[in-house]
Amino acid sequence: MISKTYNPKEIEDKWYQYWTDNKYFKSTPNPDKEPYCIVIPPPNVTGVLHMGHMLNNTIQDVLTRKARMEGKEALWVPGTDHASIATEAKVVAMLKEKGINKSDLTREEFLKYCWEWTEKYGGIILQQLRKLGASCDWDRTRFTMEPNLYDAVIEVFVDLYNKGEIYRGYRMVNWDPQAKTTVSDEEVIMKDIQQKLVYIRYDGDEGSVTIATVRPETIMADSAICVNPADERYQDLIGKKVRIPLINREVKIIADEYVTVDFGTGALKVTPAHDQNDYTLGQKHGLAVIDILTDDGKLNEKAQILVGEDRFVARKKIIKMLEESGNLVKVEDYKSNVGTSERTGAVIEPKVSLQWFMKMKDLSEPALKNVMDDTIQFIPPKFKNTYKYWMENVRDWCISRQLWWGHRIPAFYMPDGTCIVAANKKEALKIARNKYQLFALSEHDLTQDEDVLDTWFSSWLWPMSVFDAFKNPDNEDIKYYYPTNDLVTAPEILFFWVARMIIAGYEYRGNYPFKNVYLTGIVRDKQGRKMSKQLGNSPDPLDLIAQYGADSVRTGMLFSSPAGNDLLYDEKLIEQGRNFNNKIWNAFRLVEGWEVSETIGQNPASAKAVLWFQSKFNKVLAETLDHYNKFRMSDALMSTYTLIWDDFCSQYLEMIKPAYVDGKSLPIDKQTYEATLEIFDALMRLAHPWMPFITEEIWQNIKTRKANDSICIAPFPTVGAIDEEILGDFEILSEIVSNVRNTRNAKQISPKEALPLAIKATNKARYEALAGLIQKLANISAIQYVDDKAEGISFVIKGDEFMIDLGSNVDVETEKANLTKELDYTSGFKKSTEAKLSNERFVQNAKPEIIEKERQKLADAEAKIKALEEALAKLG
RNA sequence: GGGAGUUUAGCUCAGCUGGUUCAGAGCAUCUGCCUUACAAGCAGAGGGCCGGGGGUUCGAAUCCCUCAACUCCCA
Repeated sequence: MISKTYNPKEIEDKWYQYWTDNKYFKSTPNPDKEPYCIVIPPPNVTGVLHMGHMLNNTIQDVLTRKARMEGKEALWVPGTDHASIATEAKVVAMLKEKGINKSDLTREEFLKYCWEWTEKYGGIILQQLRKLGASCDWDRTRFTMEPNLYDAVIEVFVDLYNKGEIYRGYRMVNWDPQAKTTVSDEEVIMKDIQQKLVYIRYDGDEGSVTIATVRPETIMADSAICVNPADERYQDLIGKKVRIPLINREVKIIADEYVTVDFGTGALKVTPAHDQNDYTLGQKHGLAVIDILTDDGKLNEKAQILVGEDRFVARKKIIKMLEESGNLVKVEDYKSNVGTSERTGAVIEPKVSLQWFMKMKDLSEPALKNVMDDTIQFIPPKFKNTYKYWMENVRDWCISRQLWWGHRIPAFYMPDGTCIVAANKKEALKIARNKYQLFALSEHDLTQDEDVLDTWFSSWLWPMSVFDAFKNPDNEDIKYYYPTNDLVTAPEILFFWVARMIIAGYEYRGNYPFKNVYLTGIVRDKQGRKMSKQLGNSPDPLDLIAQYGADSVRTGMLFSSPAGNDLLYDEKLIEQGRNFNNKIWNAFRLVEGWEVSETIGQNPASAKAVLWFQSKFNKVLAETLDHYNKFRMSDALMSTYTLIWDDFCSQYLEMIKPAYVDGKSLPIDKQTYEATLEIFDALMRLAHPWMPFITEEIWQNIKTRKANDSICIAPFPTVGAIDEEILGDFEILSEIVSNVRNTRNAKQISPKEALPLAIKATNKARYEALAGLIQKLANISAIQYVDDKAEGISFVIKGDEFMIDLGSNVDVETEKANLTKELDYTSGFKKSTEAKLSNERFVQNAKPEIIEKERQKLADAEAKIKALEEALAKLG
């Protein structure tokens, strides 16, 4: 006999190996089948599996496995992302530990280290996904820096440049002084920070003005003071000059409606080099841009004072200096939002610099339209709102990064600085010669741009580039699998990634990259905190899998994961998953252990039970499919969970379980046994997408399978006939059984003690058909049909009365009280129904089926009241 | 400051276009059981003025208004 508790460790590796050996996850275009495709959101090459990945990838696997079983040509493409800034930061840190500075290395040397790092750690996360049971086609594993994908990025850059969609220009960007690179708007995290609002007086020959700023260290970069033209306080000063304290440079006082009259003093220092809004204001008024900061956030010689000091040190020091010079008016506490780098945490420095940009306005139009009209469906749809807002207010995308690890910008500069964009130096040289007639020019005269492209500039092509759609636009793969079906990802990267993939999809394939976008929530701990390494509140997924098994973790994660809503992780959920596995395991042990008799005939009760369960199965299956179609993953899982646990284990198996005589199970008839195995088979196929390992193990044990067969490729169940009558009968059966059990419980009678049941029914035949099952499930010694009264405790179902004779065990007063209570409730209910039906406006306005329903309720209530009154009368 | 979302049992959540035998599920709690597949189990039970207030309606958890709290996005 197999072990009493399910031990996932023993089987998981075995089956995964079996699946991959047999290439069940491999997919190639097959015109006879409908394609189903998901591309994985490529995890960082340096990353390790965390709980968010577990959730996300389990959902993708469930969808893929189900599609595969449904006979679709299912493909889940795996891969990793080079993660420019994150990886480079890690490699820099690793080198630093070895005592090597990045600045001491050539670009080529540094990249060699990056590739080494990638080879060493790049595969880890994909290996971890295998532990989870992920059914990816591993032969198709892609990496955003591999040659074909690299070339695709370069090709797209050149193409968009030639179309005029990419340009180079001075713009204010978010500068990360620690990583010494720009970061995109989306990579800036705003934080509320307690600051000091410093009031500084600027003196002039014709008056003085006081401004308020949180950045006093930038006064040396001021180009003007600005006031609102309507502000009466400053009318006289407009056009006059004042001197910047400490350095005594003169700046003009200008007027612009941009300035808020009631903020601070109503006078604003304008520092175009170090503030986005000031930059815009400066452009409007033709002000000088004076950059006083170095790339790593220190004051440079243009500041004249505090040169070489860090910006924050300088801030403190200058307040003291202003105090000494007498220009400090006052200092107030002030809370404001400060941008910080998502990668390094450093406070972002707005900085004017020469960068590459992509125009977003025109390109994003189809991407907006097709989401808003549900051509691409967001699940849940509430994310359409944020998407719309972002797309309508989209700004040009700064795509250059001052890093080495990534796709190097294919721009080449001639000695005079002229820029040529081409796929490579050779092409660039050709252009130089043709366009500029510089035939003497050689490759040596061209220098390539030092910067690389934003990581998202490669991942936005992912659904196409994994199929080599750029190198070979008409290949079979891209024609067959694109557009893909579902994308499963986190809302956090809706703009970073999803929106841009949609843009790229329309630009390069004229079609959406995926039909549905399922947005998962964030995995949080019980206190609602986001799981993170820093907090140490995230369990290691591999430990969990080792402890509970992959199927338990998968189901545990999905028990409570509404789309787009955060998931509050609790290990209890994983435990519940494990218990479910164990339940299935033991159900199989029970069935497997039965002795089968070829000779005994099928018990009518068992025959009925089989019919019932088949209907029940189909009904629940239909509901489950509906949940799947609506991407209600938790609900779909819960339907399967209760079908297996409650309906199959608690009900069905108890119904057909052979009797026990003398501590030994009697044999089961062959017919029921075979039917049960069929049911078990179907249940395993239904559950397989959720729990691939245990279902494979059991499925393989249900009967001898063909060589190289697997549940992975077995057909997913389809909805068959549903007999509502038998479902209704079994509802009543279960009510009777639980009433008897309740009575037992209340009277402290052992479930082992068989009791007699008397039924006073209008439709005797209905109960006769169920008699065997009633006796078995409720442990009834004998059923007697009566026309009138019978002794014992009674309960009423649908106007029929049931009586259990407990002999002297009955406390008449308690019984009376119970029956009276129920009678009161039913009478009250009847009254409200009558009131409704006698309300003319109700009868006039309500839909006919609603009224019919009310009539039925009334009739049921009346029958019940009658039966209850009779029961009470009997008690005297 | 602008926008979106959430608020239903102790917890996490379902409740579609209004119909009340719909206030539901899972978990947790409580009671009784080592019943011979499973104590990772079995059989039961309790628990909620559906955030507050107002309105529309014959009828509202479900629609409208308003207030409050929380969350997220953007500035």
